[in-house]
Amino acid sequence: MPDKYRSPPPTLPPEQAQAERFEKARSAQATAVLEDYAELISDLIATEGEARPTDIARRLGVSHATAIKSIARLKREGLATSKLYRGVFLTEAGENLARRSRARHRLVVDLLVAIGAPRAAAEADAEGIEHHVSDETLAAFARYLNRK
Amino acid sequence: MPDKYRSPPPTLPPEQAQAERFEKARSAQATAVLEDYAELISDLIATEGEARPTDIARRLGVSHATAIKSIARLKREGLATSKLYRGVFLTEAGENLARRSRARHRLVVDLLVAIGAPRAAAEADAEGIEHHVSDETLAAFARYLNRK
DNA sequence: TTCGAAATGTAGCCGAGGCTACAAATATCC
DNA sequence: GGATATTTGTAGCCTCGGCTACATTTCGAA
Ligand SMILES: [Mn+2]
Ligand SMILES: [Mn+2]
Ligand SMILES: [Mn+2]
Ligand SMILES: [Mn+2]
Repeated sequence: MPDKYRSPPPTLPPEQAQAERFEKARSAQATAVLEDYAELISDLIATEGEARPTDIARRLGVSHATAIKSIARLKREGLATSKLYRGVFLTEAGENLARRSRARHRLVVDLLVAIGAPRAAAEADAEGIEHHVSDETLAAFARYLNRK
Repeated sequence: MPDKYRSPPPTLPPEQAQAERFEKARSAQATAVLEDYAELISDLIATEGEARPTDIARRLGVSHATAIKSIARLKREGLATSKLYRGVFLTEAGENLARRSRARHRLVVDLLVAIGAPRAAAEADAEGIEHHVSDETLAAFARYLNRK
């Protein structure tokens, strides 16, 4: 089969490739809140025995009304449940998200520190960066930290 | 002056420190769109001679109506100007933002690649990560790349 | 020069995630 | 047990950044 009949290489026009990168960043942003809540709820249950909306709100630095609305979204998406005045619980899917998010969060902090960022900056920046690190990049982080 | 009369160390309660990290991430997110637009408009003017709303929209993967609305925000915040049917231009402040954003974007991609992330993943992830890298962390990135 | 295509702008809708203010339920303390 | 404080929930508002649909302006080609 001569070259002229082969399908073209899957190299997207650079314009479209750029649009896809922006798309991906937007979609990562859309799940950032869910990841932060799942991670935090899991932490609160582990350390305090329960995750109450008021504590979640204080830790996040938002009003309790905002926290309750976001918790409603977690429930809507099947990540959490809650009984009236009984705190918030994670479903199996929520636990999984929390676990993955916590692991990624830690790896990001560790990598930033290993590169030479001040601890405080690393911890602050990781809170936003974590939501945009793909599995491939995360794997590279892990390899790098092991090598060191 | 005995220790007991010194003001306490500026070590915030960990709860409040966490809230501040989340707050910082939220505020970084609020400027992400401005940074992406500024960088893109600057690139378009450099490579195409002009930055038209339609081209901006296609590059970002959004509708032209969305692009126009975001451009309105850039104008509102003193970062851009535009004449009807004459494309978009950056103010001095806009140029500065574009320059800083582009430099940060490149450094982030370079660092991810240096760590061992696949090029495509590095470029995709950088589009989101860049908005959360503080000056201190950025400086650490630069030092690391120079050392190598 | 005219007319159709392309670009630009406007209007109106949506959901997410902020907020304040108020209402109701529960917990706590005397 | 009853008053008070805390927690939780609801209602209603805002901005941002998505979208579609439609109107208008400019451009380009016949
Ligand atoms: Mn996190
Ligand atoms: Mn986070
Ligand atoms: Mn960028
Ligand atoms: Mn970006």
